[in-house]
Amino acid sequence: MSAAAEMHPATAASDNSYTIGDLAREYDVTLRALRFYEARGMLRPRRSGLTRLYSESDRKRLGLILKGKQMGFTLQEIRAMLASEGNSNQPAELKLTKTQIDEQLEVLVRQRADLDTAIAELRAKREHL
Amino acid sequence: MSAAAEMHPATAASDNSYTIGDLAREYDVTLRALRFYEARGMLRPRRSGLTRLYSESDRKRLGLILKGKQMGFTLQEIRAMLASEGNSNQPAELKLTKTQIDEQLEVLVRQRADLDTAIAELRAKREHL
DNA sequence: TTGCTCCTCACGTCACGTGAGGTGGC
DNA sequence: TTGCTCCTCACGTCACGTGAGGTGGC
Repeated sequence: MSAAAEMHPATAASDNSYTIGDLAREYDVTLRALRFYEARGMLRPRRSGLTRLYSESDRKRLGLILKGKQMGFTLQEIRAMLASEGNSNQPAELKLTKTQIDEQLEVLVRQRADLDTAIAELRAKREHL
Repeated sequence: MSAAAEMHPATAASDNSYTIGDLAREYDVTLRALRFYEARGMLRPRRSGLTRLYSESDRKRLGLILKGKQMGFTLQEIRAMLASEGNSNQPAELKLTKTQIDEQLEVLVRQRADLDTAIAELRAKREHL
């Protein structure tokens, strides 16, 4: 790598790598969360000294992690879904079994029913005023 | 109180008081949860020695606590709603302001939208198999 | 020198879960 | 004596939040 390719880590958005702040802004998560996912073994950005540098594939992994969270899976489960992918390659999708999908659907549908009940109750209380 | 009024704490379901196990079964919560609510100052059962004895009013308070939880309020918030009631009397309802109701409704409606998205996504993944 | 972004501990939060070890009355 | 229900610590869990104290390059 030539001297001309050198980058300033904290402002490295010009090549195909991202700072922790870049990803935090793009996905609206905290720096703490990103470091936490790394401590949980879900992300492995390379380092420039102490500063983390995320590749495009790291960025996509983060997208998958957040998708998994949105579907209500725990970080442990998401970690497994990422690992059971091609292995050591960049996964393009979360790998979940039919059973996982169906069980999670049951959980979420139940939660929605509970939410509906709660919303109805609160609306009734609002009328009651 | 006469000797004939003596009760066996662990099986005291015969008068108007309940053991912790009675309430746990009725409301499907753990003993740990009931003790936790007490530690947080939300319930104050009297004692027969070390054993807790819950009155009818304690039982109703518990019902309100669980209603509050179901509507998504934190224990701190619920505690305040119970306290802002008649004060030192048994509350019949959770006392929430219009603002509290409206803000909580916004939170819950948002959560339901997120759940709907997640459910749709999981169903799409199920088709995709 | 000031500002901004980054870093590593490390304790705190929320609502309990989960043993460990012990008591009291049929 | 065995079973059941109750008790009090006290550490663990989940997904981070929140300082404290410090570094590095415009």
